[in-house]
Amino acid sequence: MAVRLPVDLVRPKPAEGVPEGPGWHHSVKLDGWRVALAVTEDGVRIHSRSKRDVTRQFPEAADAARELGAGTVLDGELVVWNERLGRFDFEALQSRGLARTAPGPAAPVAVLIAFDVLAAPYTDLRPEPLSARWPRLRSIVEQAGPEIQSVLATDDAAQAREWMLRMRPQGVEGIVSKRWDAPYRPGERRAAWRKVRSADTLDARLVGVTGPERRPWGAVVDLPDGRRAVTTPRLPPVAAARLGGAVADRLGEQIEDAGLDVTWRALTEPLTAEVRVRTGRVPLVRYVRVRTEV
DNA sequence: TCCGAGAAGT
DNA sequence: GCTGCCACCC
DNA sequence: GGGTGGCAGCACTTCTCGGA
Repeated sequence: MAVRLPVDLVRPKPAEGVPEGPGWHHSVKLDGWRVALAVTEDGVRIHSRSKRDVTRQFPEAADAARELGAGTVLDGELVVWNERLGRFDFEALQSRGLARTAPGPAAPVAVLIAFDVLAAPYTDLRPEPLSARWPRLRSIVEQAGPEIQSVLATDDAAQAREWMLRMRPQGVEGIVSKRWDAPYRPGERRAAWRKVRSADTLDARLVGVTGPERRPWGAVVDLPDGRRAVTTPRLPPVAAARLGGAVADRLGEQIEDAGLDVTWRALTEPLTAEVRVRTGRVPLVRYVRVRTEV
C-alpha cells in the first residue's frame, strides 16, 4: 500500500457562496456518511471519518470495489436512496451504520458516491492536483460495481447553484467546491475545499406552540414541502414572549403528537412564521420571527 | 421488560 | 452537523 | 488586530448495553 490506513480525510471549510471563476470544480454534497474505501491485499475496508471500521455494515459497497486493484483508496459519501420519499434517507443509512450486525436482506441498498481518489495501486495520488486525480477517479469508478458511483460535478458555478436549489428536496445539502490545482491535503490551512450549504429563510404556517403558552419553548410549523417540524433550539426569552403574545388570542386544543414526540398547543387560526431551514439529515428548523402583519 | 446513559454519525 | 472561545501567528 | 486552527459543548437521531 502506498497509503497507510486508516487515512485522514479532507474536511471542507464552510463558505457563503459557490466560488466564481475558473479553476474550481463543484460537486453536490449529499446527505450521508463520509467514508474512505480502501482495497487491500486482504480485501476491501471501509472506515468512517472517525476511522471506525464499517465494512461489515456496508458489504455491497465493499463488494462493488472487489475488482479494483489493491492499493486503491477512494473518498466518498455513503448514501441510501429512498424511492418512496424520493430523497436520500439519512436515518436508514444511520440505522445500518450504527448497527453492530451485518444488514439483513431487507435492508435498503447503500451506494458509495465517490468524489476523490487518494491512491491507485502502488501510487499515492494525494500530492497530485485534483486535475490529475479526477480523471483517475472516473476511470476507477467505471471498473467498479454499480454500488460505487462518481459524484455529480461541474466546472460551472451557475450550474452548481442551480443544482443546489433544484435538488434540495432530494437531499442535496449543498455544494463542495475544490481547486483544480489543489493536492489532497487533510488539515490544509488554505481553503482548497469549500462547502456551501443550502439554507434559507422562508415563510411557514405556524400551527402551534410547545411548552408554556405565554413563553413557548418552540413553534410547530408546516413547511412548504409538507413536512411538520418543531423549531429548535429552545426560544430565547424575548422571542418566546413575543411569540406567546402573538398566539395568546388563538390558542386551541392540546395535541399529543406521537409523530413529533411532543405535546403542543394548536392554534385555532394559523399564523405565518419566518423560519430558517437548514437542509440536512433532519430538517433543522430555527425560529426567526412570527409575522403578525400577515 | 423498560428506561437511561453512552457511543457514533451529521 | 453548528457555535463559541481561546491560543497562535503574521 | 485579524485570520486561522483546535477544542469543547451543544443539537438531534439511532443503536447498544446494563441496571432497576
